Amino acid sequence: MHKPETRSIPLTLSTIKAACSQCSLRELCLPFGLSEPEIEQLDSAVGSRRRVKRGQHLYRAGDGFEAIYAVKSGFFKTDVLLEDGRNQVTGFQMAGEILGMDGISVETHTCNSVALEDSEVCVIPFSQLEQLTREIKSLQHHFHKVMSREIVRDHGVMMLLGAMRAEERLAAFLLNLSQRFIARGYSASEFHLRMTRDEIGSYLGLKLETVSRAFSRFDELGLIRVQQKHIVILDNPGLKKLLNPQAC
Amino acid sequence: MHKPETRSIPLTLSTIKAACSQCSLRELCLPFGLSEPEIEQLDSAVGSRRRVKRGQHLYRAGDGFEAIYAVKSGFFKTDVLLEDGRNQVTGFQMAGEILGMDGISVETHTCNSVALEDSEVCVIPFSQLEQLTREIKSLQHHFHKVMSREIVRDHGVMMLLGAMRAEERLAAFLLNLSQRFIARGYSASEFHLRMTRDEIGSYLGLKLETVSRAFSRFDELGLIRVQQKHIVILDNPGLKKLLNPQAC
DNA sequence: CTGGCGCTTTGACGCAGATCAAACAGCTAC
DNA sequence: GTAGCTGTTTGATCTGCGTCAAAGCGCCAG
Repeated sequence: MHKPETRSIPLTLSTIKAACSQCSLRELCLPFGLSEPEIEQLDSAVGSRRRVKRGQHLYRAGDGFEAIYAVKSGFFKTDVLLEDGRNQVTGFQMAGEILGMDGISVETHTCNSVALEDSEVCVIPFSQLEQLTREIKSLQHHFHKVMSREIVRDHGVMMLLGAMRAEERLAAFLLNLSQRFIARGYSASEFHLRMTRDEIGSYLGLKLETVSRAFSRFDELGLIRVQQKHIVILDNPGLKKLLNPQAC
Repeated sequence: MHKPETRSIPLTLSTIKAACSQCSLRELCLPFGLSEPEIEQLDSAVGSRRRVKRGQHLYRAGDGFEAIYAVKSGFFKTDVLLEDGRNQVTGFQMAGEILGMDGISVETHTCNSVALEDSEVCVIPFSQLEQLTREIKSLQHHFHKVMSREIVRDHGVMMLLGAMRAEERLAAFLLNLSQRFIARGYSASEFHLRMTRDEIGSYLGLKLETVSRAFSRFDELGLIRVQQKHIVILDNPGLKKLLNPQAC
């Protein structure tokens, strides 16, 4: 447990109203597939917003679990720690994605969630969400899908870590980011990495030098253009070919 | 899609009755924490049992999703495949554990589930489970915990794959198996591996030879005794020390 | 009993990625 | 501006695990 590092925005009529029904992310986030009246109900469960500054924790391993969070804006990473200090980044979350589901199992968070840029989340108190999913069938089903999607995503990461080589991992990582930017209406081919080489390395089971070398190699091959955190994808099919040599 | 390889046991009064309320696994499985009347209701949702012979699939990637499964007896592995044939074992499941939650997200299974010995599962049609979890609050909450536990477990596997060395991975694997056998009333220190070195290797992101060498090394160190698939754990604290050198 | 097959063990060698090290780029504070 | 810090790049070298190969074990079929 620790004291929150950020203030909650007071629950006013306007902040409630500004929740799901007006949200540009509703096609990506929890309201997906709900009818207007159902979204209004969901709005009432979304208690408040919370701003998290770059570098601050949204929650830490060991914190009591009370709510899940929808990323409203910004960028997060989640990681787990070993006693000896080694850590493993388990994911990067962007707008519309849900954070905190690790906490449901033992009513305590088991990983850390850190903002990689100034961010804002919608706080969804879990007991209220459960109440609502008992009443709204489509919300229930969608929430189950969100949890299941997280499991499927984790399997993909296991595949990366267990069966792919360094450059394949980085190619898969870039293509995945690109896909997620497309879904949010951003450029698929040009973006700014919010995380360091070390964080990418931790996520991909590689050392930061290996990540850096792989970026440089992709640049030499003309697949991408790298300047520090600025990435331009020049040859999307080429990256896919790296991932799966026989097909394509 | 493929045609089922196993017959369902017909739904008779006795098979229904024999479901959750009489089941020796109810303290590990979905009925955990439910009252007797609630368990009776759950019984009615558990449609049937299904036997799966060693080597047969419970489901395959691409199969339509209709139900989740509780392992009644036996042992399973789940794996995901890459187009080029590489595969990644994502988990091993034993009695009382739930299989198939990967299928919820896109209504299609995304991994394969194969019996490693002659096994039996309880088939829990998912729409009926959702219906029931809308009615029974404690079942709803417990089901959410089961899904969340799977996410937490996956994070642990990422930690294994991304941040630990070969012998640490194998030590963690053995300790995890041992823990799960304890919970089922079996010996914690002596057991029979149901999976091959290759399957262990795939799960741990290692080649089968590396797994074999690590087993031999543990044997030499007096930590365990290995004879093919028969394992005796001689020095549990020693294995833990391998995992976390500074502590202990 | 015997042959064959799947799985495991062990050895010799090679390489992808880790480690160590140094220079460099970009940002913030003053 | 410039000092200092954090993060990145690149080179040289090392090593843990992979690869290749061969022998051994245990089980089943005939």
